[in-house]
Amino acid sequence: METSTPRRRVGRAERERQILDAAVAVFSERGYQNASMDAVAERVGVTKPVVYTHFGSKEGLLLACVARARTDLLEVTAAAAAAAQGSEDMLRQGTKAFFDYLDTQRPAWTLLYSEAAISAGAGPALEEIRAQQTDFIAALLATQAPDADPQRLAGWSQVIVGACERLALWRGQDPRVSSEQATEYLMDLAWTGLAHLR
Amino acid sequence: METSTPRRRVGRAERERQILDAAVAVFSERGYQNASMDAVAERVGVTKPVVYTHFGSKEGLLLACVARARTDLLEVTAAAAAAAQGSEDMLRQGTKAFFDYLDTQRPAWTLLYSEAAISAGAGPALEEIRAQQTDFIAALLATQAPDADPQRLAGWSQVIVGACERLALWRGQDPRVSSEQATEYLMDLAWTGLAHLR
DNA sequence: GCGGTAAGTTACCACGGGTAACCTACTTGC
DNA sequence: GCAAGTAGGTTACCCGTGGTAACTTACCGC
Repeated sequence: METSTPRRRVGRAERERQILDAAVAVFSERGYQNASMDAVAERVGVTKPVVYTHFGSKEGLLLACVARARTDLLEVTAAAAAAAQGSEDMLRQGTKAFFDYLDTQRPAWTLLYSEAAISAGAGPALEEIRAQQTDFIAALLATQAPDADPQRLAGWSQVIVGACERLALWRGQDPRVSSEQATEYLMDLAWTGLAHLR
Repeated sequence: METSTPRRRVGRAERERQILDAAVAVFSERGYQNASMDAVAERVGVTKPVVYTHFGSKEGLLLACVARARTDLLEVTAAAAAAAQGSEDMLRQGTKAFFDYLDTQRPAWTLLYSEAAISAGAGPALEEIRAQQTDFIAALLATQAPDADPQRLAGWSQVIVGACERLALWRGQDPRVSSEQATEYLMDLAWTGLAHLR
C-alpha cells in the first residue's frame, strides 16, 4: 500500500510534534512500562533511532510529554483564574478549569497522574508542576489570610493541590462526579475552612 | 567470609519475610525500575529463581511489599483513632499516626508513595489502600454532617486523603515540617470547613 | 541409612532499551 | 545544472534483566 512514498523526509520541529503525539497516545494506552520505543516509532512511521536522536532516551521522551502537558495545563488554569473576579472565584474557576482540562485531554491526564509517576526522572518534573500550582495558590490564600505564617500558607496549598489530584483520580473511576461537583467539594472544605480561620 | 555455611536451607515463611525485607530496601534505595531481581536475591544470599518461586514476578513481589505496608499502616492508624475520643480527635490522631508511621518507616513510605505508582499492577493495590482510608474517613465525617449527601461525604473524604498524601510528600522534601504541623494544616481547612457547613 | 520432597542452583531464552556504522533525500554554492 | 555537504533515516547489532526449564542437594520421617 502506501503509494510510492519511498522515504519521506520531514523537518525537525514537525517530527518532534509527531513523536510527542504518538508517545502520549502509546504511553497512555499501554502504560509507560509496557510501551516500547519501537511502538512509538512505528506509530510515527519511522524507526527507533529517529526517536532517540530527538529525545535521547525513553525517560527523556516521557519528560518531554510531561513538559508539554504541563505548559498546556498551566495555560488553561491561569487563563481561567485571570478571568475570574475575587480570590474565591479565582480558586474556584482555576480548579474547575483543571478538572475540565483533564476531562478533555484524557490521554494527557493518564500520563500525568497515572503513568508519569513511574519514571524516577519524571518525579521531579511532576513536583515542578505542583510547585507552580502551590505557589499560585499560596499567593491566592495570602490575600485571604494575610497574617498567616508562610509555612502554614504553604501547607494549605499542599492540601489543596493534593485534594485536586485525588479528586481527579476519583472522577476517573466514577464519571458520575461532574467537574462542578468536584470543585464544590474542594471549596466546601478548603475555602469555608479558610474563611473561618481569619 | 561467611564461615563454612555451604548451602543453608530455610523454611518457607522465614524466607518470604527475608525476601520482603530485602525487596523493600532494594526497591526504595534504587527505585523499582532500576532494582533488579538479582539484587534482591543477592541481598538475601540466594539466587533469582528462589525469589520467583515465592512471588511469581517482579510485580508480584512489589504487590506483596505494598500489601504488607498496607496492613501495618491500617493497623497503626486504626489504633490511634480508636484511642481518641470524639470525631475531631479521631481524625486528628489518625492523621498524625499516618505521618508518624511514614516517618519511622521511610523505606515503606518511599515504596508506597513514590515507587509503587510505577507498576500498572500496583495501582489497584494503592487504590484499595485509599478506599480503606476514604471509607473510614467518610464514616467519621458522617457523624459531623449527618445530613450530607453520601457523594459529598465521599468527595470530602477524597479531599482529605489526597491532602494527607501530598502533605506526606511535602514533608519528605522539607523535613522542617513536623507531623504535628502537617496534621494541623489539614485540620485547619478540613475540620474547620466541615464545622461551618453544618 | 534411605528414599521423597522442599529448597536451591546453573544455564539458558527473549525482549526491549540503547548505539555504531552506514545510507540517501534534499539544499547550497558555483 | 551538478558536485559536495549535511540533516534525516535505516540496518544490524549489543547487553542487561525479567523469566524459566532442567538438574542437584540438604533435610525429614521412618
